Amino acid sequence: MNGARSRRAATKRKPPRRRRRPEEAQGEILGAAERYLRTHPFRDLQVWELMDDTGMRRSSFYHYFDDRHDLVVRLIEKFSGELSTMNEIWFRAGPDPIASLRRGYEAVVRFWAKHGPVLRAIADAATHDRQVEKAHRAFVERIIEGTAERIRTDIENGRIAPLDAGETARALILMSEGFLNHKFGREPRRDWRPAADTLATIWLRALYGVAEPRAS
Amino acid sequence: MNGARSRRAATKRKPPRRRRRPEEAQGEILGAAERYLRTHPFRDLQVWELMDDTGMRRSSFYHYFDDRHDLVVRLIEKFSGELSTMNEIWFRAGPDPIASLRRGYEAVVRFWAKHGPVLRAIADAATHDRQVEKAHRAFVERIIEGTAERIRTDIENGRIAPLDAGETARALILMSEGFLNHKFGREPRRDWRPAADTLATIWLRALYGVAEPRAS
DNA sequence: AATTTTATTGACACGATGTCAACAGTGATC
DNA sequence: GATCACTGTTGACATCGTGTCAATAAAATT
Repeated sequence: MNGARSRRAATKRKPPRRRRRPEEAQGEILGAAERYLRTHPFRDLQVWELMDDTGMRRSSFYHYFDDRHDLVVRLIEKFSGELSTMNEIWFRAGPDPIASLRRGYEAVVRFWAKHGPVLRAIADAATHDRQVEKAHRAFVERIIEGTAERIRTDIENGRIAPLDAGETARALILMSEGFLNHKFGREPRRDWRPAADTLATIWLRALYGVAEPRAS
Repeated sequence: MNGARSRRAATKRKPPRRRRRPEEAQGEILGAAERYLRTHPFRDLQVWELMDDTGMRRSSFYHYFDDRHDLVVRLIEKFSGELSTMNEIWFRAGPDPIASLRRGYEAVVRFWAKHGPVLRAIADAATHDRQVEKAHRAFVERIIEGTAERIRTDIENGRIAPLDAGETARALILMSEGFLNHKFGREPRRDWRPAADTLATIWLRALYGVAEPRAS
């Protein structure tokens, strides 16, 4: 009845395997998560299965993370940096925005071809938990805003026929995320060129009116 | 110990309120689900809360549905019909595909403005369960295929500059779904015109090269 | 009226989660 | 090098939501 009293006095206990440094253990868990998510959808991720892969027991997980959603938030932090960099290739394009859009996009698509399942897991996890949704949205929102800024600039330049930059950027970014998650979200490493080509074509036609059907 | 023996002999029991006809009860549950999902995300949907709204007890739910995912599959069946119809406005466009694309799109966006939260819940639920994912994908796939067919036709007509019809259709459809879920997925009934305009503009420019920035 | 059917229910077993107090490596201090 | 403080690690536990089931009773059927 009394929930505050001592739970247990003495029990049999298996000896702990080894004692890690905090960053090391946390890294191992994150690595196991990434490994797991490359071959399984997020919905199947369970704490015990994750920890089995680290040699630690399930309860140790909660020493490093609040719950499995918290873990995904850390993954977002890890990946968002790299992706933002690629988008800035296009954001900061100088004389030839069309060429830099193509170049930036190839980098993004290659990144997805490599880490697709994890990126998809992040998007999926966003529908499972409020905190993840918030982190994921913040990340996407940043990219949308950068894109919108670029579009505004090119509208002023006369390179893009007038349209609602913010909304258009949102639609295009959501398209890319959804499409890439579909293409590379289950198995990593398919041929990335067709996907890059399809997306680049739509972006270019929608924004710059370029109607070159094929890249190379 | 013996799991197969009779669970219980005699217990106190509250009298059942009333005995519904099967379709009626099922409809009530579906209605309660729809009502719930208009104001709460799918992840918060719990069986007891749903059934509280129907006057029946929680366990009755399982007389009509396998689980809460099965319920979403039924919702998909209900909504997919209506949406397919709207898309056929464009699929079967005759002389002026551009005008019918606009017209079809307005209908779709209005539909989303009305039922957005439920449609978003369906998309969210797809990441929670294999069966829902399958049903949702089948539904999306049908629309993609119709769109691709239309694009192929117009490429042959010379109205659309050559591109990969299937992949382009997929990207555009995923864009629309993601964008509409973002715009109308939490609260229903915002002004639908800007969204329709943004999407139509991208579709038209990407496919037909039309660069008219505003509709009306 | 008697009987069959089946909608409805409370209790239960199960599985996953997050917490907690006890334990035991590890490095620091004397 | 013994003692100590710190904290990484663990098994047990309470909790919560789920899906199942036998019992019940309201209709439907005979």
